[in-house]
This record gives sequence, C-alpha cells and structure tokens, in this order.
Amino acid sequence: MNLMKVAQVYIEHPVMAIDQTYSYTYPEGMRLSRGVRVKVSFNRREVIGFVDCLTEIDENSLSYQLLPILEVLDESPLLNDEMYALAEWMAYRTISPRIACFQAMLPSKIRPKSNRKPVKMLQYVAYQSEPEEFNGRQRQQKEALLYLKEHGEMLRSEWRDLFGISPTRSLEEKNYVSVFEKEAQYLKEEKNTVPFFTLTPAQKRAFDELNASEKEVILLHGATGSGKTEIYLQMADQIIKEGKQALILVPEIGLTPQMVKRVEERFGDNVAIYHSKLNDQERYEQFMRVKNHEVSVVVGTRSAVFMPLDNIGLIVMDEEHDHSYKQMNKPFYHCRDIAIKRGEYHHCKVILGSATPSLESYARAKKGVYGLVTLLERVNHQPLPKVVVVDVNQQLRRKDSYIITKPLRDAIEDRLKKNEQIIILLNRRGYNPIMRCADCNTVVTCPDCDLAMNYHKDLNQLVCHTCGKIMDVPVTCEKCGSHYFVRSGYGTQKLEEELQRLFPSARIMRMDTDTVGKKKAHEEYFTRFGNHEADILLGTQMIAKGLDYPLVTLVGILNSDALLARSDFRSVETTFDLIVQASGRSGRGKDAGEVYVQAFDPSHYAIRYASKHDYLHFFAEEMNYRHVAKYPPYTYLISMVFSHNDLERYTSAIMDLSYQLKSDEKLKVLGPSDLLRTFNKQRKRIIIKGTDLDHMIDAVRSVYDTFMRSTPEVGVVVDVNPLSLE
DNA sequence: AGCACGCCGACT
DNA sequence: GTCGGCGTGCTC
Repeated sequence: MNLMKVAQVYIEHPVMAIDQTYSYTYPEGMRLSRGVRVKVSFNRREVIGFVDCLTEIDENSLSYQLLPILEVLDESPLLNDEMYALAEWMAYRTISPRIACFQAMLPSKIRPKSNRKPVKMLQYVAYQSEPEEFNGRQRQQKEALLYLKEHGEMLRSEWRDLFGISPTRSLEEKNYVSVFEKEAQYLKEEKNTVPFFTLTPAQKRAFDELNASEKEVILLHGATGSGKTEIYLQMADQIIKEGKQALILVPEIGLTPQMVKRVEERFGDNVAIYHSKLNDQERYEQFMRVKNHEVSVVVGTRSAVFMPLDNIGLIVMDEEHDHSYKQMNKPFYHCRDIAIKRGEYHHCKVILGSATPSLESYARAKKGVYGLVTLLERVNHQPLPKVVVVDVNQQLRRKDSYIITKPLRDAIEDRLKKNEQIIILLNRRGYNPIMRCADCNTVVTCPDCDLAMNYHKDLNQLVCHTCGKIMDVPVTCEKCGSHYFVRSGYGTQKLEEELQRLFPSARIMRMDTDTVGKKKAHEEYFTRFGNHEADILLGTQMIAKGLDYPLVTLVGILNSDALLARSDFRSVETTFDLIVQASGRSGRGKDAGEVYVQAFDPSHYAIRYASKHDYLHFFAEEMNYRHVAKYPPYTYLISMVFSHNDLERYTSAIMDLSYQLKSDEKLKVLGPSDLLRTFNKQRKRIIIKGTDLDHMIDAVRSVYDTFMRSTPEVGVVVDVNPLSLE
C-alpha cells in the first residue's frame, strides 16, 4: 500500500463515453474543493476539468502514471452543495453526462469549456489625497476631486466625461487619484419603484389561498387576463420582506418588455433579469450579481432556474404548460422538474400558474399531489372574448377565399373602421409551403431532410424549415423532367400580401423568424405595435402568448387545426392551448374582445372546448384518450433516437437493443421505427413506455451504455419525458 | 470531444 | 512504391 492524495476530476467534454472522474495528483497546499475548475492534461492535451472530490488511492494498484493538476482556475467553487447535487440528480434523470449539466447551470463565460479570460476589465478611479490648497485656476480640478471624494470610486471614462480630460489628467499625474483596473460592474440604474396595485377581491382570495396552502407545489389555474402576474409580484414582495429570495420563471416569449418593465418598476435594481437573448457578458454579470447577493428577485426564462440563489423563499413558474420550459438539446431537462427540486431543497412554495395547465400538472393537482387554486375572473371584469368558429370547408364550398374567410374579413373591416387593433395568427412561415411538379405531382424536398421545401417569395428561393438549407427554384423535375411546377398553400409572407390587397389602407406588421432575425427586433416590433404604429399584427406562434395590448379587440387564428393533423400525442393539447392563449390577447382593455377561429374540423373537441374557454371538460376528454392510449400523464415516456448517414448498417444493433428492453416486462417498447431523414442523417426511434420512471431510466441507461460502447459512431439522443414525438 | 493508430485506394 | 481516407480505441 502506498496511499497518495488525488483529486477526482470530470473532463470538460460533455459525452457519455467519458462521464466519469479521472484522478490527478496535486501539490501540497493547492486550494482545491468540489466545484472548482482546474486545468489538466488529458490525452496529451490541456483541458479544463471540474473537481468532484479529493480522495486517496493506492499508487501500487494503478497500471498507469498519474498526472498532476496544472492550475486551479477558481478561487471559490462555482457551484455550491445544492447546485452540485442538483447537477448530479439532473444527469441521472436526463441520462446525460454530468459535465453537460454543469455547463447548463453556468453562464458560458465561466463554463468549464472556455479557457479565455471571461471577464471584461474596466478602468476605475478613486480618491487618494488632496493638495493643501487649489489655486484659482484649478477650479475644475477641485470640483473633480471633491466629487470623487464624495462618491467613492467610479468609472474613469465617466469621470473624465464629467470634468474634462485636462483637469482629470493632472489629478491623475499628481497622484491625487489612483487609477486601477477592475472587473466591469453591472451598472445600477436609478429606477423608480411604483406602488403595488390593490388586488381585486378575486385576486386577494387567490393570494390568500396560495399563502394558506400546505402544499409545496401549488397549481394556480387562472384565466388569461385574470391578473396572475400581479399576484406573483406581491407574493415575491412579501417574501423579500422576510429577507428571502424569489425566483420567477417565465416562458421564452413571455418575457416581453412589458413584463420586464413591470418587474423593474416594482423591485428597482433589486432584480436580475435573465433570458436567452443576453450575450455572454450580460449573462455573466447577472449571474455574479445573484451570486454576490446583490439582488433578491430573479425573473427569467428556462435557464434562470439555475441562478445561484441560496435562500429561496418562493418559486413561481408562469404559464407552466409552455413548451419553451423544456430544453430541446442536451441535457434535455424540464425547467419545472428543476424548479420543484429546488423548492424541495429550500422548503419553499413552488407556484405553477397557467390558464391552460399541462395535463400532467392538472392531474397531479386533482390527485392532491399539488395544491390547486382557481382564479377565473378577469381583472377588467370583461367577459372572456366571444369566440366564433368558422368552418373553412363551408366557405370553400361557397367559393370564398379560404385564407381569410368572409366572416373574419368583415370583422377586420369593422375593427379597422373603429381604429382598434387586430392580431392574426398563422403558424406557418414563408410564402407557399409546397412546390410540386405540375406533371407528376412530385413535391420538391430538401436534399438533406426528406421534407418539403418552402417557397419564400422575397428570396425567390426554397428554404428548408428544418435544416435551414436554401436552394434555387428547380428548373427541371428530378422525377419526370418536366419544366412546370405549381406552388400551393400559404404562409405568413403570402398572407401579408393578401391582407394588404384586401385592406389597402391598413398598416400591417409581420412577425416571424424571417422578419425578426436580429437580436432585439422582437422588442422593437412589440413596442411599435403597442404604440399603435400598426393596425394588424400578423405572425406565427411568437405573437400568440403573453401580449397585453388594450386596443386589441380582434384575434384571428387561421389554420387553427393544422396542428391536429400531426401524429403527436400532445398535438390536441397544443392546439387547445394555442387557441385559448391566442384568444386571451383579445379584449384586455375596456372594450370586449372577439376571436375568429378558422378550422377545417370545427367539431373537434379541442376547437369546441377552446372556443368556450372550457378547460375542465377539455381536460376530462383528453385524459380519456391518454388513458386509452397509455400516454402521459398515465405513463412516462423515454425516446431514443439513433442517427447516422448510413443507419441501415446498424439495424441489427438497434434491434438487439430493443429486444433487450422488450424482455423487461415492466416496460412497453415501441419501435424501432423510421423517422424522416434530417441534416442528411437517417434516423430511427424507440419509445419506451412505463409507469415506474426510475426503473425505466435504469433500464435505458444500461442498454444505452452497451450500445454506445459497441457502436460509438451512431448518434444517440435520449429524451426522458419528451414533450413531443414528432 | 479530440487525436493517434491502423488498414486499403489513387497518385507525385 | 507512398499519401491519406476515416473506422475504432483511449484518455488519469
């Protein structure tokens, strides 16, 4: 036995193949602890590692030479015990490498990956001393120095701007002030805090019920426009007065400028805003503000759930059903699961709010696992908007336009006359979605994806909405050689044209990924629409949620049941949600709102119940289907997608894997089935169904492990609790 | 994830 | 005869 001290280190590459610790020696006195990053040599390269623990091992038992840790990169751990344990739990649950979880939790500037200096340095000045006396010509210098004495250190550039370059430079040269570099600090802006609104009696009741509930997780089922946000803000206020912290999570598109403004008005600079559009530097700054206890409230999207708050008193997840809470790439976590886990750790309430709760959450609330508080009255006492369902087939039979049907056209005309605003939702980009050969009917598909290309008129080119490939409109049909093509269907581009033709004087604004490409464009569009710079806002689902414009009295949903055509088990729920949420944009001001829903199948229960804002009946009926088909929330799912450019070669390996899973009688295994090819990779999928999630995870982990070792060249993506199976 | 090692086709 | 394709094996 020859024991020696070593550090167990995870290596930065987020792949399952090296999801284990490696031992490194370290010199006496090196400051190491769990969660600090180190520089080590791995496979003859310098990489960043993440210290897991310090142990002793028997040198004689090793068949290889240990290497030393080269450098310690952090003075203190980046992740405290709570977050470290959370990362390990998340890695287990999502079947992903631990490093991927550490990375997901940290802003990229301090991710284990980057070895650049992350930190922006700025020059600051500080008061040192002053002369016995200033002479008459040194008035500027005197002012500048006294100002600095009074205000403490400040940005050098700011100080120079304020008092001029010449006096400040003399002061610096005479060493009355010191110049030094420091990490850029978040600039505190003076923000006026405004008082809270008085809660309506209905809001007050919900507020009290939430406070009184014994449950840790409580579902707040509140209609659109019922004033849930105000309740969250007042609960957060109450919590910070107790000296604790509040974490408010909002969906990607829910973090509108309006929302940010509201929160900042209430909490001033005691709040950190964290969302996906921040750049690396901004993320890092917000992360550090939270870590350094400079704020008590965090408002943010999915990844904000990892903010290093250490004394959480309340977690709110607004629009808890929203799909943007699920990370769609590694490590495929769901923000709700993390929020609830953190709530358990901090023994605080977790409030899930929604007008259209996910079936999972509502089912748990009904079972009593979660608390349930209901708030169905709207704040402005307006009834929920009247919903008119237009049968598109019927309009077609009358030889009327099926894009914008007569009833909707009349309604638009009417609102334009009254100078009110209109939102039109069409969940499809581009001009014509499909282009086919006029002779043999072959649809033009993406060479890499087996999916139809979309015609974009502005580019006069075809765009693949899956992989982004752009190509010229073909001259000859690949199948039959014909030179004639027809384009059909309609997307937002064509709709914009159509609307402008129908209403030549209307000011129309189009929002989809093609028009709001740039970073802050969203905000700009929303502000302009809010200022009534346009009469009609037309767009894809990005305009369906969270917007609050009092002048909007009409919402039109064009292809409302397009989603239903999909094979996904959640498509009905998604359709219901989209209609109810979009309807919620109408009639939020003093005038009652109206909604026109164009559908090919108006009798479908998703459309029927959505048009009556009837969540409860929808829930009951949809739960029936889920029960019969053994889908969530009655079961759990894990999907495994295999990809390779020549996947057929691995069919037998995948079959073996599925047989292995099928031999477990606690599991139901579907597939492998072929998926469409994307990014020039063939894909196959296996779906595992079961009722014991831990058991399912263990089973998948074990087969995944063997598969990965024997055929590492095949891509495998495992998604535990996938939101959709498209 | 990288990167070296290793075994088969088109070239100075 | 070599240069180099990328399958596959390993990293403390």
